[in-house]
Amino acid sequence: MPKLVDHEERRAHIVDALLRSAAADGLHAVTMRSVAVEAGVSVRLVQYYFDTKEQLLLAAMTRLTTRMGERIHRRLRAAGASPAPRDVIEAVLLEAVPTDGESRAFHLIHTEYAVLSVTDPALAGPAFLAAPDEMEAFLAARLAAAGVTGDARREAVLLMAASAGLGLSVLLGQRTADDAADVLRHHLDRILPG
Amino acid sequence: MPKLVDHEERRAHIVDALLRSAAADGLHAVTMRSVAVEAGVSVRLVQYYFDTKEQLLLAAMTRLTTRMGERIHRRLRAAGASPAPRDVIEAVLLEAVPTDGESRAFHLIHTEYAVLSVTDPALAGPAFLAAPDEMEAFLAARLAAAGVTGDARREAVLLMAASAGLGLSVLLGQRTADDAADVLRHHLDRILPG
DNA sequence: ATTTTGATGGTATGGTTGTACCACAAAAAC
DNA sequence: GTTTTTGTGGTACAACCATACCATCAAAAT
Repeated sequence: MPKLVDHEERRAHIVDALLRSAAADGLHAVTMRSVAVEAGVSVRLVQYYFDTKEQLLLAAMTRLTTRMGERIHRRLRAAGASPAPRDVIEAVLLEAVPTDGESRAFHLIHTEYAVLSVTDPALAGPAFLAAPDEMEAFLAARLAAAGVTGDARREAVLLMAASAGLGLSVLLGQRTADDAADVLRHHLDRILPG
Repeated sequence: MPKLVDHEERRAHIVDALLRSAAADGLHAVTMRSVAVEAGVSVRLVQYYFDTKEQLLLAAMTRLTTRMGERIHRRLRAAGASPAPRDVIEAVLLEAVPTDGESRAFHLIHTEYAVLSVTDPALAGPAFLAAPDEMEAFLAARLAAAGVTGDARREAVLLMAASAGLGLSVLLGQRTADDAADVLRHHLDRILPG
């Protein structure tokens, strides 16, 4: 064989090119050619590493949720070794509000994937529901630990929905990220003791 | 001239066909041909009444927001002649949670338009922000009238975001419409007196 | 009665897209 | 040293899309 190339690295490089391209022009505008150009490789190579466009999109979706998860974990680590429950809750929720460009891009693409999954059977399935479900349970546990009154699960559902909705409104330019964070923090002040 | 046809009626007919087509396969899958087939007319006619696809999409977006507004007004009328503020608030918020098929379709297409507007300059602009802004102000006024404590505007923002987020999660199949409505009502119980 | 003109159908065209196919070089395996 | 195998490029192809163009027919205007 020739260059003995690291397949996973190549795939990651191409998938990241897709995410960049989708961030700029929207996921719907992504084409094999645009990805190839953005990655600086030939179209043939994209085909080589991801036989079909559907597989490429699938891989990009997986990588997107992975990287969004990484951002949350980084935020949690930044909160210190044994952070207060309230800080953990805030960190998780505020990650849904896009501030920097990367976050904006991720949430835009993620939302595009989400609506696509409603009509496209190839994208459908529990792939999209697993992460939010897990986060919801995690959040409910932290809320209970923080001494929330009433049904912690229900509070978690409300908070997740609110942060998602606020994030989308920021994405659409209806509101600033600061305003959204303010609304979120104010609600936390209300439901959490202390 | 021949059939002396009502232009507005024809346009509405075609636009509704687009909405039906988009509800089934997604807005991204809408094409001049699919719209023509769904409307039962020739492609040439679609061209005739909406010169370009962009104009067709624009008209469909306008009609969509109109029809979504009509649904809210219908719900408000159903609440009686002089409904209690709480009922008005509930009516407005619950309309964001898709229950019947039409509501599902409308919210799906609306969300697709919204994410499109982020990257597509042709769809962009305040066309998308006007309605929510107006509804936010309306909601804030009703909340104040219902005797909410604290900043009514901030409560309105939170509620709108929560209902949008809940609606999306219902659309994605993460939660039932009943569960979403339950979460919403519970929060209203908390912030409203009585 | 003839000439516009509004409404409609059909079809051609230029561009794009995803994918299949062909070629080839270079390193590994034998 | 020959033969696989792996990575890569280029290109061809069939499908599809939006749109432009050509034709027609009937009613209205003259």
